[in-house]
Amino acid sequence: MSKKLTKREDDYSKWYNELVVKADLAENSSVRGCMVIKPYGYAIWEKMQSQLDKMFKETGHQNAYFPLFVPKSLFEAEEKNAEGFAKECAVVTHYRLKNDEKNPGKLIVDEKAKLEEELIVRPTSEAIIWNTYKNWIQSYRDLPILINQWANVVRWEMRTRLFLRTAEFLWQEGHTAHSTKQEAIEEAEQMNNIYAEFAQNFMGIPVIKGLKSESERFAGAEETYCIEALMQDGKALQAGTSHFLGQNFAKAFDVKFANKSGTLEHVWATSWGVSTRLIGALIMTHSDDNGLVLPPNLAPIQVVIIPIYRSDEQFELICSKVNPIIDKLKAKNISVLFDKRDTYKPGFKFNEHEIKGVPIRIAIGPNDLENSTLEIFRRDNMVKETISFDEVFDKIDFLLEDIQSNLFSKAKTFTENNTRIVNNYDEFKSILNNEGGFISAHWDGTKETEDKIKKETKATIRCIPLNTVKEYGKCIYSNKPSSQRVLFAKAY
RNA sequence: CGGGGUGUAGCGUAGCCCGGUUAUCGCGCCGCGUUUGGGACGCGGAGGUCGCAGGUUCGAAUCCUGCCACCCCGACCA
Repeated sequence: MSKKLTKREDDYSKWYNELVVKADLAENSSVRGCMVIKPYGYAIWEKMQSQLDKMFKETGHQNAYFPLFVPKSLFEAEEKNAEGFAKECAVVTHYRLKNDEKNPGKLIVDEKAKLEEELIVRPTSEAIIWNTYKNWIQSYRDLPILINQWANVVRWEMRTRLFLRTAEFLWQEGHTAHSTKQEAIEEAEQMNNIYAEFAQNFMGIPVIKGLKSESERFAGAEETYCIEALMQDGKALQAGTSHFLGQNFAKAFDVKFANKSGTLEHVWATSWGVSTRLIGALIMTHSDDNGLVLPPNLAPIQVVIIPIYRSDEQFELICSKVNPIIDKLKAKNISVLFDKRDTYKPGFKFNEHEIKGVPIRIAIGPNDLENSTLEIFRRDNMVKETISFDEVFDKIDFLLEDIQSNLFSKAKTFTENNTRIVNNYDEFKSILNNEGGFISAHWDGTKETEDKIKKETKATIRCIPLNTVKEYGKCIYSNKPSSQRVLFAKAY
């Protein structure tokens, strides 16, 4: 990995600060790694939500909401799932505080208010949802159930990392129930495809669709589909997952339906989710030395207009020119901010909106008033030009599309240039240490080999890519036969 | 939980080794004036339990002990 790339990793935190800050909790609190999402960051999340929501609904899903608390007995029902999450759970044991008589003004836990059964703060909702589905499903006529929920979850990670691995995070989780295995598998694949489409078309983040190896698979899943993206520092980031859960949860929660011939069968399940981590991916994919770079489709502000003036008369004149533009842009559903704060100078505003990644900036001042022109600037490549007034709408339409596709193709080229085909272990190690990125290599398919490579190099199998040609070869580590190349990388 | 490091104003820091006036500087903040086509400038001002507790000392940000928090590296993980 080059020095420049390593350095960029530190820079991310600088760009994060526009969107999110580390939660400032009480000093002695052992809660770590929670984040406060600032309004600007949340606005991006809302844009993501509305687009994903639309895509979910177009494929027949509905939203619902399930409890934050999962009774321990429900949580432990699906053994693999419980085991996978057991070590990172927040647990509620009491429901009341009382005044501390020895310490006036302080509160202590009232030991009399101990819960009969502990409640787990959901790290994921399979358990509570399948416990509910049990009562909703009797007949094949009740299927499929296609439900999504927008929620927060808590995973008490030993080490957190702003945006990528916070203790609490926002996400959506879809949970579906089907009458056949085939239908469930198709659902899991469909949702992974939706995630890929969303990441690429809306976030401008190129992703590789694939399957997780057994050891990276979701706890309780039969198969985990995923999208993997490559960040600018050469590390991979899991951007979304979709799981085929088989009948594991149906069996654990005894969810059966009567099929057309009256026989009882366990239902088939999927679950799928993406989280606020995607905003981290957005930042680490597009940001440059000047700050955030947001794709127009997700930018809370797509166009910012900055007036430059010396007198009130000039300002009035600019307003009269600019207001019709704003009205027309709004009518076209383009979000525009007329930054008329008189407490900051234009230069300051230029920089501020660059750091925030606003895709298009328009500046208009005395010179422009004389010539019927304005200056238009695109954030992705920092190019500005002066255009005549009547060109502005065509230009904005063009730029919004061009910036969106340019960001994607830039990131795509980067991913391609940093995906290397490797045929021996020495080269594998050298590329990992020097260049980073994805490494496409043969693997014998065993957990042992995967573990050893991970231990020796810190690289993991990010995914077994779908849609690639089968190619026979020899495992770079064990020399045993392999039927397909898989993608390795160091990951977040 | 193991290994390393840090804690001084909202943020970033100097001072600590070698104890000694009123704790340094920059950013930011407030006021006034001049400015406004790339992060303005001048003058004035506000803001500090030096992480916490104890100890040594005439005297502690500085030395000692304990504790706490945070950061980095491992195990864990979307």
